[in-house]
Amino acid sequence: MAERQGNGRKNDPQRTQEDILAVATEEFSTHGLAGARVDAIAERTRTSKRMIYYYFGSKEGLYLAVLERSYRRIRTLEADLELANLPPEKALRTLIETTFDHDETNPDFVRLVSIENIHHAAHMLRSEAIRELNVSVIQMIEAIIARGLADGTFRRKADPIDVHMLISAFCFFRVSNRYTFGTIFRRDLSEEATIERHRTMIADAVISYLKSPEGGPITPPG
Amino acid sequence: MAERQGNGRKNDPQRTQEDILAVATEEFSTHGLAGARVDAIAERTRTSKRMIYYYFGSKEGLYLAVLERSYRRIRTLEADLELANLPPEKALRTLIETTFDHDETNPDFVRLVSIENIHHAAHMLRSEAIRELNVSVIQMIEAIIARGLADGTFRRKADPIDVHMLISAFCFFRVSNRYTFGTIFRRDLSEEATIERHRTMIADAVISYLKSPEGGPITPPG
DNA sequence: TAAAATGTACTAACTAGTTCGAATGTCAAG
DNA sequence: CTTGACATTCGAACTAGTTAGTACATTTTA
Repeated sequence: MAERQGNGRKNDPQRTQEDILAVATEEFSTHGLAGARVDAIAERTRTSKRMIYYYFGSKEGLYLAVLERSYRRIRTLEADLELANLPPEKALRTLIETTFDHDETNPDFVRLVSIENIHHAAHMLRSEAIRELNVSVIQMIEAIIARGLADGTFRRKADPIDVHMLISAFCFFRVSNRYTFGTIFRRDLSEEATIERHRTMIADAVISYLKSPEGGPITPPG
Repeated sequence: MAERQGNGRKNDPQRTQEDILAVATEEFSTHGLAGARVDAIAERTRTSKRMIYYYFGSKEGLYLAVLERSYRRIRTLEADLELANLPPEKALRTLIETTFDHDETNPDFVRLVSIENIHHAAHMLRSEAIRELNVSVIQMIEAIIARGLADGTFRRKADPIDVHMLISAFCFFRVSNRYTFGTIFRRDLSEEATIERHRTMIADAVISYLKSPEGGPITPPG
């Protein structure tokens, strides 16, 4: 009586892996590496724990795959910007808003990076792919600053990595520290009005920093 | 011959608790809440696991005690500043540098806050003590901005909480994301020269932001 | 038929938290 | 100074529940 015990199963390894990765991303970003439960991931998957180990070998292997997948996704976004044709200030503003929007709409990514930092970036070190990333952002910023200095828009010769850090820090912090900051100051950082204000703010801050003269904006007393 | 089996034990509950908290702070900040091992904490303590449960009841109880202790420590630092007598720009610079130095010298605190965010600030919510904190910082910033607007040093009516966020984000990020950022850009953020440059940078950025006119530093085309 | 993919049930190890049975220190009252 | 009540400390074995990882059988694909 071998009726349809096989409930119409179709082998689809790619889809199975993608399914696992999607669920694992959420589990890891919610509970951290140690806090995540392989069984919990398996349960919310169309497939089984057996498959997790079949494809990813171990919990850490799965975690690394999740991390790489998250980084790979940003790469796509940032590469598509056409900044060379825009005037420096406008180009920088566009780049900053892209970073801002990315972090805002990818809290899972932000949380994974936080978790990875708790583990001293130990897994990231093992992954070639991840390290190659982000180099392009620096080159973009470098080019914008150079153009801005040339045409007089900017007056400060800032280090592009430092500028990237100034931008990243704010965009990242808004998301990574949403809960503690929100709790302490009783402010909901995901309100639309707040998001808009902050997006403008970080761009204004970076741009006015680059516009202000070298040696700091201090007006030395006569 | 009952030689000195009692190895000169002294009852010192305060010291015992402090010992446990110090070790636990390191363990939690290194491994996260789920990753921390109570047995590991006990081992590195002068005392035993038995004592941990005697004083703190549970792993979570210990974690919360660690969190509160960390927050209590900052309170002391920030309160001691005498900013009211300084001119606005100088006052703000001093406040920013204090925040910067605090985060730089208290990586454990930064990591605990990161961990707490991963857990949606669930423990912080339960602690009255923690929430009361940081209110004073906002009042300080508010006063500085008001003075700066009055005497013409600043031109932008910025929200003090937003400004605090701009400052905190950079100072915090430098420490919280030290490992991933350092790995990606092959830059050691704990180098003395880098620290100095960044300390100046964030102060310059915030100050030039407040000095630049409302509506952003954009020069609208003719 | 072989290889890849999947499902089920299991295990070996770990870990938070407990229990027991003391010994030793503290401190106040007598 | 003694005594007794109580708080603190020690140490180690124990447990109940959890969890990463596996053995083995089965189905699908090609």
